[in-house]
Amino acid sequence: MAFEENALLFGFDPEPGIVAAQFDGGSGVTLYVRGKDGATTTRAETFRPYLWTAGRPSIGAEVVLLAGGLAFDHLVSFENWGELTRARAELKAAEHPVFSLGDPIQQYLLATGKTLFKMLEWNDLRRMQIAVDAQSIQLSDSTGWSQTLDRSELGMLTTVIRLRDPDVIEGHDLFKKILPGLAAHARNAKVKLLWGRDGSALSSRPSRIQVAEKTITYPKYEAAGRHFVDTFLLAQFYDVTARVLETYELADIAAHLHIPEGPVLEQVGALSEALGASYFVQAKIFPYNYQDVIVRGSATKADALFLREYLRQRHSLPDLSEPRAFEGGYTDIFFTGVARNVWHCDVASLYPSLMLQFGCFPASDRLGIFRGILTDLRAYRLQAKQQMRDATTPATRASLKALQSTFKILINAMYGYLGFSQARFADYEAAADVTARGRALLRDMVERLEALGAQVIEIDTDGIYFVPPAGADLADLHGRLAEILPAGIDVEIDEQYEAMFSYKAKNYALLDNEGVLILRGGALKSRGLEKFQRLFMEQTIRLIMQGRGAEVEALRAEYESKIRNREWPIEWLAKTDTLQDSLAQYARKIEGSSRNRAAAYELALKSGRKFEPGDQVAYYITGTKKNVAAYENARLVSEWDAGKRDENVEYYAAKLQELGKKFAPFVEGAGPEQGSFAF
DNA sequence: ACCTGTGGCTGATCAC
DNA sequence: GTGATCAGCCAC
Repeated sequence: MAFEENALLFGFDPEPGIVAAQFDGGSGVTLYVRGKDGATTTRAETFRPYLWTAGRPSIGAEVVLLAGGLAFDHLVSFENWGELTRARAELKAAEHPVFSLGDPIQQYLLATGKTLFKMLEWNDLRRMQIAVDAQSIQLSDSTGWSQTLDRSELGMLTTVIRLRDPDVIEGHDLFKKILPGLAAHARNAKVKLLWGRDGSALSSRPSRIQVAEKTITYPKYEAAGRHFVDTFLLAQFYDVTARVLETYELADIAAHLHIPEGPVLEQVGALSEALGASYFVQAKIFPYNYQDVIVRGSATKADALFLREYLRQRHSLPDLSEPRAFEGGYTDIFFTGVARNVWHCDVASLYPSLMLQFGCFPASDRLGIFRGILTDLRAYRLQAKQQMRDATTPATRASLKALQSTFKILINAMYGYLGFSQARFADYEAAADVTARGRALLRDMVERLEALGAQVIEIDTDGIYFVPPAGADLADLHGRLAEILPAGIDVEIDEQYEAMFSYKAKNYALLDNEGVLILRGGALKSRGLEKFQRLFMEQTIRLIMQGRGAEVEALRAEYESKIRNREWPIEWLAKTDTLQDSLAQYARKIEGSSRNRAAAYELALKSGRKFEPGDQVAYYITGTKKNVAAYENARLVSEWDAGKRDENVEYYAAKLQELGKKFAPFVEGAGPEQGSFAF
């Protein structure tokens, strides 16, 4: 594939077939390489661990002066990892500025320009799926093989893994459930899980990952020469942008991704392919093992591209910039209520376009590689999309889809990189310039649309919802709008809707021409809301949009009677919160009055069970009075006894009442008095 | 040990 | 009751 020849993106060493790289703790790296015949061979490599310092360090080691005169101008390398660790501690103690990469495999791959999986296709990977239940361990792999073992047959499990020799071991909730369960079992049975390709044991250490605003702690398991992929984690990453999953249970995720019902192992395999293929491509680009490329953030990975090229050219690195707040996108709302015949226009990749058009790049990037990376990513994405459309086999189409979506992720990461405090080439002025230009552009577009007789409803960053002037022609309107835009900035009128219910900034509903209702925004569809609230809102909004506001009161009365007669399953009344802090942190904050008590934490504490950040707690409110403190009157859904219903009907009826009030302004008379231009 | 960004809404709690 | 604050979730 021609893309892989781009050394800035894919690394400057084209060695094909590396399926894993394993560090020995000193200076040795073992590469596992897939040959043309499909066999896996190993190759031992050595490398000198390294770090950067600002100014010549006073330590006995190999030191290279770097070009360009930026702050970190010396590259210091060591015999082995132990010496690097020692030197780093010494330098820090002496307050000598030092910068180093903590992951030895990242160091090795970054310095050599190698990456995993070059010249390999997704189907060349040997993927094994594992699932465990009370009695058995079920296994399958990408060759179509499958086997079921008794849970006690851990020795056999190890033999099978060694025999099938997978590159990747996949499972749902692998890190928090499957592997800890097997490891505990193995300890009791005094059996070693020698799953490494070199015969070494499965190992684990506490780790954490960031999934949007959530931090999840989990035990990170590793086996030499192999990768673990947890589809539970993949689903959470996916849902950061998709925001469609009710739960992260296998069946739920599979249904959302249109994966056919079937045996668990098949679903795990299908899921890891659907959500993992983009990471397979990323592993060809970034200097990380496949297992690690999944859990690293995108700006961190972008940073690695810069470091790799600066290191290759033996160029010095800048200091980290002092973090600075900067303004973001322009958000506004001009109309609330129901509007009909609503169009949406969108500036195509607004921030990347502005960056390229106006040269908003890091000032510290002396080698000037930022522009090239962004330009190439864009061109490649377009190319991959075109090739995807022309593809003749499903496998080719799928791999090109993964490729183009990877390019899209990286393109979008480049703006975030500018404002990322840990980025070596962050530039807050450049980031602020990008958003300022974006805000000005959107203001100009609003002005033009209004001048053309359109009614603007709401805007957010790069898109505008509006009612076109009567009898407007789409192509004509597009032309009149596009003519005010600078070169290199393209606008699309990409969506048309039957109706829009505009509620608040970033909160609205759309009714498309097939009658499908789309809800956007935390106020209308947050997972922080009980299911009955979400359902009531959806039905209410649908009625309002259909001009049947008069029926809302009957709906409310029906809901109230269902609450008072205790007719719903408890899940409809329950809330599910994700724990952000550890229980110890929570207790400390309560102690120091730096946060309020919250039901989910109180229940987690009372349960006596182990809870980690990222774990979810489902609970409902008990009692008889309308006004109760939730944290004192909450009970876990898992303790629910359907025979002795104790949910607080007054509390839930009051919530419903409040919800009704929220929509009252849009219901009265079911008329359009809110919307002077609701046709 | 880990980390792209800003803008916006809501519910729960708590001090007043 | 009211407003301030925090936490959580969502849009882009």
